[in-house]
Amino acid sequence: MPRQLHHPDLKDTTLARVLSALGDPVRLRIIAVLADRGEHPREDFDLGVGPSTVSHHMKTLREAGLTYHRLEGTRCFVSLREDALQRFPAVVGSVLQAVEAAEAAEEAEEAEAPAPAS
Amino acid sequence: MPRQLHHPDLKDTTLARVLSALGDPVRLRIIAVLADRGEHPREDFDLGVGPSTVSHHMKTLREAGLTYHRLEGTRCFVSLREDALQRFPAVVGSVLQAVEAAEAAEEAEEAEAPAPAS
DNA sequence: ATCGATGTTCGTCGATTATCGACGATAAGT
DNA sequence: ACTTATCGTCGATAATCGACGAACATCGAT
Repeated sequence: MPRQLHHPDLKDTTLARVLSALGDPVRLRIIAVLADRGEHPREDFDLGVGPSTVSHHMKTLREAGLTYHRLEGTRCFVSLREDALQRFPAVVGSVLQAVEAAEAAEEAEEAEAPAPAS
Repeated sequence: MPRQLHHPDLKDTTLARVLSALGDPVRLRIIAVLADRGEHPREDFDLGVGPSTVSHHMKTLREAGLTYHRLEGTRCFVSLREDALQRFPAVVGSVLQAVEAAEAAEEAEEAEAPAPAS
């Protein structure tokens, strides 16, 4: 693991890139966890994909300017970049709100229709 | 040209799909024009790509549930789906706001630094 | 110095995406 | 009926993306 990870200058980010980074279910879940629980250890995300794939998604979010990755020993702690939330006012915020609403709706749906294909 | 174009039920849309559809510069421009000027004839978008490519992007937006396409004779009029704005509250709205802000900033930049490679 | 844990990078594979050119379908005007 | 205008669709191609496994780098502990 390199001793530092690259974090782009926010001036180099574009709206299209941010939205593209957010346009994936796995990355939306990462963002949702971060919004809900704040800084989070890298190994504690329960995504259904392999380690290198997680790295790929983490890099995508980081290079879009959305997350900050702090290395501490062999571990990595991820958090939302607060300055990114201000870069495109309300965009990330409204997405987070929509994610939470969607997840709540999903749970309600599962409670109604017991065990959908599981 | 088919006499009707397919518009998905909004219940079949996902947040990831919407964001993915918005995560492209060409499509963002389309959305910005629609937000600014309302229903717009298909042939009046000045995107720098070929006709079939425009079709592709239009289809992407339509299938994401973001736009409504009304056929009238040989022409096609595109507009934002108002119900989509309510599907994920504030998401599309904040994106539109960010697009306008970004375009305004671009113009200001060009005025400051005269003729950037043009 | 060696080992194990953690996480990134690289190479690869299949699927998707963006682009174009060519063709087909529909409608309006002559 | 013929012509033109407007689009959508199909086929092809190059690029990109998501996923995985293998290899590498760093840290902490033995």
